[in-house]
Amino acid sequence: MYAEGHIIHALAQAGFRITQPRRAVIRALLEDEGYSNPAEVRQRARRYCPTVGLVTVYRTLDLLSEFGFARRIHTEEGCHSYAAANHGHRHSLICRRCGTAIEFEGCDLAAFLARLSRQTGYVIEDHLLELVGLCTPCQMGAVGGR
Amino acid sequence: MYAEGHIIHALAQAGFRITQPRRAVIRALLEDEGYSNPAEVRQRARRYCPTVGLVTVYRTLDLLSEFGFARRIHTEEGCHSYAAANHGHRHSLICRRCGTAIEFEGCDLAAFLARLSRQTGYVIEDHLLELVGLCTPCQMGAVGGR
DNA sequence: TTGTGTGCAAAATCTTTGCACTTCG
DNA sequence: CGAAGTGCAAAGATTTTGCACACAA
Repeated sequence: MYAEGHIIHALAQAGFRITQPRRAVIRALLEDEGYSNPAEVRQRARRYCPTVGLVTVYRTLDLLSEFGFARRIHTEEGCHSYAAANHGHRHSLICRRCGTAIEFEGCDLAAFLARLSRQTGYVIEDHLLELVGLCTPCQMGAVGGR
Repeated sequence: MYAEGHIIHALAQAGFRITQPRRAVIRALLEDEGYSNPAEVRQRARRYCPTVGLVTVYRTLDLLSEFGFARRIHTEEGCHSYAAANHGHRHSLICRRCGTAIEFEGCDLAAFLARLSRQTGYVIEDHLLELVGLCTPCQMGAVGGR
């Protein structure tokens, strides 16, 4: 997971201002174990910047996505949930019960993609891989969830 | 790809009525080489049933998804595009230029998923895999696209 | 000081719901 | 004939935009 300082620094380097609302959204995202939609991010962000508006949350999440600090999570419910991103990896393993979203590395697809490319003639440039299951606590029958 | 007759039969078996609007949506979906959002599906469906409403398209696409005859495509633009589904496989290879969406089989993830499951403790129940690239014609520089 | 960033309110989309009418079986 | 299905219009929900003001740098 990227540290808050690292993110702040990267944004500043690129000429973006480090404002209270942006800080608040970044913190809200980093402290989130799972994934959240903009409204949920805003609610958490308000602990750090009580006046932050939804619009700013949308804009900031967009910005963070462009930098690779946030990743969009695609669920049955929609395409506008976000989770904090790890260094360069974009694959998520999501618990369908509690919503915890972890990332994993090395998706092992290279050989498969090469073969598929040969078979189809497509040049494969990108992939979206999301796994859904149950995390250990939820397998034990913990109560709650999304 | 499922044939129109097969889909009709399956719906009828399950007690759903075979109406003109439903037929029209099914045809629109089947003749679609790529993927389409509800508005686009409706436009094509109107060739077969000029009065079909957007609402019915939404409802029918939902229904077809439940039966596995349509699959939802997750794009940057949204989560409500659909493509016709092949027998049981849910993985898409999408051309980012012309939008052609083909399905592929055997996603080869079993070994990888087993290892990941061992490492993380998650029971992995489902996965979403979408590949994006360029199809052969579009590599040649064909004009157009989404 | 200056122009990027913000929040509000409004607009634009997109999706779902309520309801009387239609139509399949 | 009767219930499932439809289309319209309206409601809801979500996301984007316009604009005057605030505040990092």
